[in-house]
Amino acid sequence: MSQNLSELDLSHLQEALSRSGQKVTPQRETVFKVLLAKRDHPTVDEVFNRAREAMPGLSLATVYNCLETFVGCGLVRQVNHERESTRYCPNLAPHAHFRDKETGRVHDIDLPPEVLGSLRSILPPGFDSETIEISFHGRAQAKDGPAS
Amino acid sequence: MSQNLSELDLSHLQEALSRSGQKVTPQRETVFKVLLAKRDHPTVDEVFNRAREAMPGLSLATVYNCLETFVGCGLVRQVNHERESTRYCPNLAPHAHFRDKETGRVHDIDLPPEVLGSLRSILPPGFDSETIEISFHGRAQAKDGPAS
DNA sequence: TTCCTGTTTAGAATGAGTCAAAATCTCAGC
DNA sequence: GCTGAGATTTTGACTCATTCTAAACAGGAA
Ligand SMILES: [Mn+2]
Ligand SMILES: [Mn+2]
Ligand SMILES: [Zn+2]
Ligand SMILES: [Zn+2]
Repeated sequence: MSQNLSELDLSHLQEALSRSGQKVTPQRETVFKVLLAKRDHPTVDEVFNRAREAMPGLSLATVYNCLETFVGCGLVRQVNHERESTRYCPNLAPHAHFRDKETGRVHDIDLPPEVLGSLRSILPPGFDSETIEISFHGRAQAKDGPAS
Repeated sequence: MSQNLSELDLSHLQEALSRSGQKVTPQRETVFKVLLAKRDHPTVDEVFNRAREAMPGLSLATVYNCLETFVGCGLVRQVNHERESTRYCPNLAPHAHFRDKETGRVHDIDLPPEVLGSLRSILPPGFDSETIEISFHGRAQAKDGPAS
């Protein structure tokens, strides 16, 4: 859990930030690393607590700032379910979310292009959609991943 | 806008409430009427302000209570977009929501059964979904409905 | 009437998220 | 190596939708 960011991930971060005129900072690296390390859609507080292990002086406001920056430059997506705390997801592939009503856990569900297409097709003329969010709510069989 | 609830709508309210052991009250009637009168997905505050015209003494807490009751007995759905205030929708047919990024308005998008089916089909075995929420975000051509 | 229960009400409390201002960092130019 | 400008971080105060609490209120049964 205390591995460094891989060269690849670091340059991904680097590139996305500089594309919008922003810099890589130790705080941003730490927060980004936390998101990649455990892709369980953590809340801000969860990110904060994990990141503080590697960087004890880190402030909550900075976590908010970093995450907002990442969302702004397309590195990360926000995930909301009803009015619960916002969660963060570094999976950039088109996918839906499934929230387990028992555990509260959020799972990624791959979204094939043809399903995406059939969804877009229900929009009447005149509606021009930039983003689509799909979220399922129900029960998921445990199948837990302790590793990672 | 100050019409009474139709016999049909009233009995709908009546029946849904009594099904879960609750009563029709003047406040509930008023709030329900507001939801049916203008199906523009109002926030709690909007419902509150509209309902107060017919019933000046009504309190905000009661509007929260009524709406929660309606959601609980399946008369109304909550609609959330990101972390904005919750909106309320009395359309019980399966439908998605489109939020106009310019006006903030929320439009209902009919959801044909085959699209719903294709969505369900992306769930891996073990995932048992009870509800699906779909929301689009983008621009919609004005086409405003002043009537109603 | 009196009692019981569900409902409504006002106001306090909660808590995720935001904001403002001071402190700190980075780095280009000297 | 300094210095200043601009970006970033930090702290703590603030916002505001929603929830909670406890006190009125209503209406039917006994
Ligand atoms: Mn699960
Ligand atoms: Mn519109
Ligand atoms: Zn995800
Ligand atoms: Zn709707």
